[in-house]
Amino acid sequence: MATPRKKAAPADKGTRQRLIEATAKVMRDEGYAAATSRRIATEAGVKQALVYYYFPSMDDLFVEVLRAGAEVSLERMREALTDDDPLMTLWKLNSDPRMTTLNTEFMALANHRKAIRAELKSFAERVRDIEAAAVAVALRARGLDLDDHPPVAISMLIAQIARSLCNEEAVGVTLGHRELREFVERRLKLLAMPPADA
Amino acid sequence: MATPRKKAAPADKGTRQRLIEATAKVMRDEGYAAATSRRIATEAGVKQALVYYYFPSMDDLFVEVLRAGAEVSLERMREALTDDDPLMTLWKLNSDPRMTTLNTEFMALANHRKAIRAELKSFAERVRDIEAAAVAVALRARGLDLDDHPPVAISMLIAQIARSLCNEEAVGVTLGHRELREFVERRLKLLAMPPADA
DNA sequence: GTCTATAATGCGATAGAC
DNA sequence: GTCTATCGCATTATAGAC
Repeated sequence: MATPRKKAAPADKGTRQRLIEATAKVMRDEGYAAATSRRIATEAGVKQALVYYYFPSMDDLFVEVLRAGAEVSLERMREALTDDDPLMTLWKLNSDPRMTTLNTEFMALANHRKAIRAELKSFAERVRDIEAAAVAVALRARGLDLDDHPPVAISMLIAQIARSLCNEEAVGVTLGHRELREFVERRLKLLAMPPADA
Repeated sequence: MATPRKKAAPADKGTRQRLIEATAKVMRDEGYAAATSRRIATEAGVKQALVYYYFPSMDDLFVEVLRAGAEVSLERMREALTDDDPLMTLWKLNSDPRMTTLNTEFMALANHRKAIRAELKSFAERVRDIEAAAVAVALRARGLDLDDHPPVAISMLIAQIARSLCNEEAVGVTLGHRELREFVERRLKLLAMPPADA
């Protein structure tokens, strides 16, 4: 009685949405090269030709997958970074391994496909703006000189290190991870305290 | 008169070596999905079936490409990190964009292929050991407490940030790069100076 | 909106001649 | 060591029925 939809096929979601999610799943599990129209259609429980009813080409589908993931990430960032310890939140958010593998696939794709490169760039820059703004607030609150500590640099430092650790973990590399995590977290805790120097 | 080889086909290199280089080129230019036996054979100036004379399967070929690149990188590291400013050298070496795209391809591949994951892990850990050792020497020379500054953490910090910047640049993202580069380089210069705190 | 069927191409891998 | 030829299957994309 809650959803005024038509008749709810496999999970009440529209076919288009299911195709996007199926693509993300296949890319995550087997890589972008395995994300073929047939493989995706099977995953979504429809026939191959239907993919081309919803998306003009496979590349268009990939872009939609990226866009959908980006919106979710951006929303998660926006609400999390307004809390009382934005630096630690930034670190934790970027340490979330859920989007790691998919991100790597899109980085690889972006190196070779113009449409995906453009979409990824736009996404990355929107994220960076949000993160840098939150870091600026945090640094100012601690009385730090923003010329010595450019917020965008600090936010990149935190976010990129967190992501690097996730990327490595995803392929089984963990040497030095404990040391680096502890080092960063020690620094972040120092920064969260009253004033001082840093 | 210098090379006691047979007769020098397209560039005097052995066919096997040419296949490895052709594979690297195709992966760099068009991504791992484009690195098919036919595409590679054409690039190397031989016929498709010959690829299977030298390599049992495409995956074996990919592993050899990774291995070859790894040896070159390792050698470059070993000789560079013995100089007088290892921290800055580490930063500069990892800022070299030459291997960036290929690295991204192998990261993506490693997420889905066991043989490549194992090879990449072994390579990453050998690099890390070399880099951490060099950083340990540098930090000790500056009189820093290695418990507060674990060499492996510092070396990862420097190397991973440099690589992140390259990865982003490769897809056209440059927002905040200048600020972060300057921030890191300022820090590295401070560390290269006499004693002090940090 | 979803299907069947198909065109045109490309793939990994093998067999076997030279 | 390099080739030609081929098997069996997957691919993107389109045409057209329902």
